Amino acid sequence: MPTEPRAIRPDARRNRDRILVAAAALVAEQGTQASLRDVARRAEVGLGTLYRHFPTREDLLAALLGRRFEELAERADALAATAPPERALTDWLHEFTLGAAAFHGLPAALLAALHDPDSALHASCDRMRTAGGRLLAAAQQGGLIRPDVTPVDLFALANALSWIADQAPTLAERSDHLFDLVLDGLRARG
Amino acid sequence: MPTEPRAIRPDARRNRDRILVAAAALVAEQGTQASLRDVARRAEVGLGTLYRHFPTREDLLAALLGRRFEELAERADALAATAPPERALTDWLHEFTLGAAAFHGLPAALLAALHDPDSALHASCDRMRTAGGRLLAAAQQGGLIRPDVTPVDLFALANALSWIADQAPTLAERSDHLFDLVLDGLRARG
DNA sequence: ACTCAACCGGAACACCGCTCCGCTTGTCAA
DNA sequence: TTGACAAGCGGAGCGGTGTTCCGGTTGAGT
Repeated sequence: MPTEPRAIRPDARRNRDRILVAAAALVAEQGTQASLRDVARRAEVGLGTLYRHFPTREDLLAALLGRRFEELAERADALAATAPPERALTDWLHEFTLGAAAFHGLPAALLAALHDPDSALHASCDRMRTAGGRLLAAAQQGGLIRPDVTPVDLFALANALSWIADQAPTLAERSDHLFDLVLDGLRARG
Repeated sequence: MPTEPRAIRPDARRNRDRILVAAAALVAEQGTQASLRDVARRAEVGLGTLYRHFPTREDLLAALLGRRFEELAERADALAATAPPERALTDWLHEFTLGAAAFHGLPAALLAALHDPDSALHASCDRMRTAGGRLLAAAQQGGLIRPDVTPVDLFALANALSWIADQAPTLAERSDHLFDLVLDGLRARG
């Protein structure tokens, strides 16, 4: 029988945490393209250590974002239970676009991960797509949203709105307005 | 009196042309982030030569795209003269989104350049914004498009649509559909 | 033929992602 | 307690990048 894997060594766990703290700070400052060497330096950890804990950049990002996405998925269910369908959809979408703009460069990483099953972010993207898809289906059921909008359309547009906002501060100011414009396009004609 | 600058030396002109040919090919293959070393190599030119002719990557891109944007601006005027306002706007916007997706990574460069007067692409972006702005104003005059849409909104959304399309082939297939959705959001309610 | 500005090529520097391997350290059995 | 060994560690090293800089070359005007 396969031997039970030993518990994680405390020093390893400590290093992992240090890396996450350093990465959170650096990615918040410089975006998803922050230098991994800098992350290791700030964490006071060897480069090899960083790569062992997080073999790819996506792995690191996924660890950084895991909790946040978890909450967003739960939030979708909560909204579905408490708000009318259209309101639930728009509110959740708004929160998602804010979350996707958390780090500079994140929207691009998310949209790319949706179509790359090997990406560490793929699972999170999938969860967001289906969570949004449920809200979308409910709103379409009520005839409020065009029936030819797919969950992937929704995910792409939401990320695109986040992308616009993180291209320039000037555009970020217009962000809510653009959100309204795009959402209007999704509504069924009255 | 200031001496007339001498004519460009033919060897310099030849190198410039070689660089542009090589860059066009490489950027078409690999996107706006293609290695400048590779461009120089393919052009059989020293790296210093490339940087002298095109001090920044944007300079090179601008040289590559200059003609194309020129034509797009003229096309806007032509459409304004021959097609009804809404049709002119949507057709031109569609052509622009195709043009902005000419190279991988181009939408990001364009949207960034709009707010960076120092970028070599800034002039082209500005021209596109005003060209689109004229068509937009005409359509708004006719009550066809929401009055609270600005030329910058238009530019941002068009680039965002191009951005979606160049993130993944799967999304590119959906591109026309997304274009319709977003454009619907710009229309005034009937 | 001479001069000199214009032009050229590529070495050099600092940084990057990523791999690999010799050394250290925690853990557990004897 | 001690020894052995898996797990973990750090960083040198490789091949790539953008960018600067400068000694040599070349074309054009006198």
